[in-house]
Amino acid sequence: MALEHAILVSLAERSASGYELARRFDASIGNFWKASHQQIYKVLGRMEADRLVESELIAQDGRPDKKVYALTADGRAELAAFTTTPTGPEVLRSDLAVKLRALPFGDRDAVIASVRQRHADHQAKLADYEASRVRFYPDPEHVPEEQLGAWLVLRGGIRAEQAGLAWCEEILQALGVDEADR
Amino acid sequence: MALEHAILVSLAERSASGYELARRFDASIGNFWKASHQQIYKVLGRMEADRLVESELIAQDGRPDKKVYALTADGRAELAAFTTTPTGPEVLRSDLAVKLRALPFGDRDAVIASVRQRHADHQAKLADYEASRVRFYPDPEHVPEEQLGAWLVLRGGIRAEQAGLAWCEEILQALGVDEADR
DNA sequence: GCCACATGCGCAACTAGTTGCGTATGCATC
DNA sequence: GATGCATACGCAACTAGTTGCGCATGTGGC
Repeated sequence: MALEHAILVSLAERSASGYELARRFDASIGNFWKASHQQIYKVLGRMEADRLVESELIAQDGRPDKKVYALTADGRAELAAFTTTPTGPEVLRSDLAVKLRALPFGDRDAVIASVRQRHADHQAKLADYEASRVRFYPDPEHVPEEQLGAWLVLRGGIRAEQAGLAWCEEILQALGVDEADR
Repeated sequence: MALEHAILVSLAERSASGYELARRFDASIGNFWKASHQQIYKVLGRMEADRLVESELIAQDGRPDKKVYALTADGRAELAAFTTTPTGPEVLRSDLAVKLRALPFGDRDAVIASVRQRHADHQAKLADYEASRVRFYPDPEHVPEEQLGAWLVLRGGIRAEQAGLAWCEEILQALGVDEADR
């Protein structure tokens, strides 16, 4: 299960509570792996039973207690082992593509609306990524070794969003949507 | 469930048996929605119970009988309705990104091997798409209206593969893999 | 005083998808 | 004659992920 490994990576970078992990999955880690908080708590519980992580209960004042999870030696070993496993081909699931293919059998204007929405999503995400790039990597020519992986992931995100954006524009053009309306 | 809609689209284009659908999901439809034959049979069963599709048993000689599924009026209505539903943001799941992010905690050479594999996957897929493009759309400037959706999906696939390929090349370069070894 | 929101945890019930297996026929290859 | 592959269907058991709900506290706004 790869959610497990995404959590291991996140905790390797910094120990955190389930709640904090859930927020990271809404933000940085979530850029390449989505997970709901329920799923995260469930998996954390199993991972603790498997001794990949261990938790410490931290009392806070003015806030509920929290359980901070940290990697164990087994967890670090599992993460290292994961990097050596072969990576299968990417699993694609594009509901927008299903809708496009359904064009001859459906509502053209509604599909256009979906494409416009996706176009806006890509723009927002791209702006988000660009902000991260400026903030965390002021000198892209000399990214420190320990940040290289994260930097490359960000670059991949930017490339994917740019490709998605260009695709949306091609679709709108092909469907005869006026440039001014885009 | 979107697999249901992917099947509806496929059957709208042409009636087919479960086995034939499974092969389409290994090829054209599978370019944007993966499904195993077990999953397809399961969903087809439910769709028939829901009267979205109906089946006819066809005897063949030299081969097992087959059950050919066709859309019902309800199925066509459901497909049309699907195109009018709002499309949520894309759900990303990149295990390669997880591995990249795990670089400081794992095996660099093994990660490079995964990137190389992905690079080859993208090249193969791209070659595949280019072949489809040449074969089915000899005149890209004038794609017939009824093929427009399928054409745009193919264009999206090509764009995604190109972006993935460029990303792999950037990664290999950043990780100091010799150009000659790529 | 009430409502919304953030922090923090989680269960229960469900749907979706994977993995492994089983059944049967016919054709081609070694 | 055995082995493997293509055609054709599916069940059973499992894992992964979603949806909906519940509980508790404190802060800030109207």
